[in-house]
Amino acid sequence: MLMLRFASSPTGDMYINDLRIALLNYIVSKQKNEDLIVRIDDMDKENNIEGKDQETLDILGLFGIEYTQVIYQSQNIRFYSAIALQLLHEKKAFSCFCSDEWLQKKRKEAQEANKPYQYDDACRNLPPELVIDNTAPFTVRIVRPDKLGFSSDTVDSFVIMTQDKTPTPNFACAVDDMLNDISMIIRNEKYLNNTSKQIHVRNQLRYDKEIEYAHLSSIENEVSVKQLLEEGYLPEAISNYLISIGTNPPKEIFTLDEAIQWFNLENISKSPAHFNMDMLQDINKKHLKNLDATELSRYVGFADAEIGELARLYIEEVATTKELKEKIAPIFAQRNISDEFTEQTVFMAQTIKNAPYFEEYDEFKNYIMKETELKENDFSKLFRILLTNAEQGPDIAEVYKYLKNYMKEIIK
RNA sequence: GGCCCCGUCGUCUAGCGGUUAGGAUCCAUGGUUUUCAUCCAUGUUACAGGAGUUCAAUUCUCCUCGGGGUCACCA
Repeated sequence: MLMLRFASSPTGDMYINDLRIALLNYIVSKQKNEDLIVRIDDMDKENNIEGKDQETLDILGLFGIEYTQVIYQSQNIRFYSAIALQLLHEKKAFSCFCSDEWLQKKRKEAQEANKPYQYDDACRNLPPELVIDNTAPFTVRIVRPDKLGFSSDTVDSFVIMTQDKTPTPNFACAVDDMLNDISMIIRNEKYLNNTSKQIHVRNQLRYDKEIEYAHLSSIENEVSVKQLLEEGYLPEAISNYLISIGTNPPKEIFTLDEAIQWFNLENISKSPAHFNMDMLQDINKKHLKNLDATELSRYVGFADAEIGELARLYIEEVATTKELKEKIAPIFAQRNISDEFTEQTVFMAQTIKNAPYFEEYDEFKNYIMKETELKENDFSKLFRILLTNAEQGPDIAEVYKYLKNYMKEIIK
């Protein structure tokens, strides 16, 4: 069974670049009708953060990204060791005793000479007796490609097993992609240079199945997914925005399922994009409008379709669920009316309390205006303050429609 | 510095030899609205620069400039 994979290291929050990669992998997996697996690159024990793996999986779930299994690299160590050993046996890898200081010096020299650094193969042909007698810590390096072979310019004899005998990320990744029968890899452009190294590893293992690669340029000024979620952006809006970047969608607002219908990885722009909050806000607002009333009400802390309809009126003024919540909350909160209006509002509140129930706003308005002897403009202004606890807002007649049943409880 | 990717409004993009260079978003103005907002209308803003090929270049080629990535026992 061929499949696609999304790799994530549990060393920090998930950023929108990662999410975009996950989304596109998911879309392509659906289009190709292949499975998507999630791989947790947790070999770097120093930097792993407890719980980040689960956080990543939760986010994928929240965004509707389905996967068939989760693989932890830390549970595959025996494969990496066995394969490294095999390469050693076949003389396709060698032990390297070069000290860290010495390598760093070499690297620095290369940098100062404005040359790309490559390992000089100092340990490649050590006599066996020197190897066996050497008690110094060593790494395992794979033998570089032949001079005539492909990418011999860019691929040196790089480390595949570190001194503490854990695989390097490049090596582990190459092995995993082979073992999992990965057909296509969609990843960030920053891994582009690793590709030839990973292919080299597989070549040395006589794995000649070709894996298709697609590298995406990064989004600049990126933010964490968690942060966007906390600010009140809808998952469907975030994915809508991320899928739009670098492409020309047939319509502005769409769902993940719709994107699967038309998305074409080949049309995606290769130039780096800038994260644009304005655009996300606009998309979020439009998705907010598509929510049904009960869902909407949940986002503002209720579970009531009528409150949902009320909230819908306020979407015009906000971009996120957080802002929406901030608009709705005062309506049900303690009134705090400025002195300038106190006297009039107290009287109006009194009048409303004693008024009969009116289905229609106009009838209600006429009744109260008559009782209080207020002009229309003054009435509207005062009633708005009284009912919504704000001086500005949506059409008060519309607000009345959804609040008339709660009105006498709200206005105390 | 070597290598790789890229260059159209501020941003995301359409364009694939002849266009008044289009759309979206943002911004500005006007209209609707008892208010803010919405909505509608209108408007400002772009082919990085220079050579070449061609009757004709945003489009093809080269150079320059600019942006991004990479050059670890990191991910």
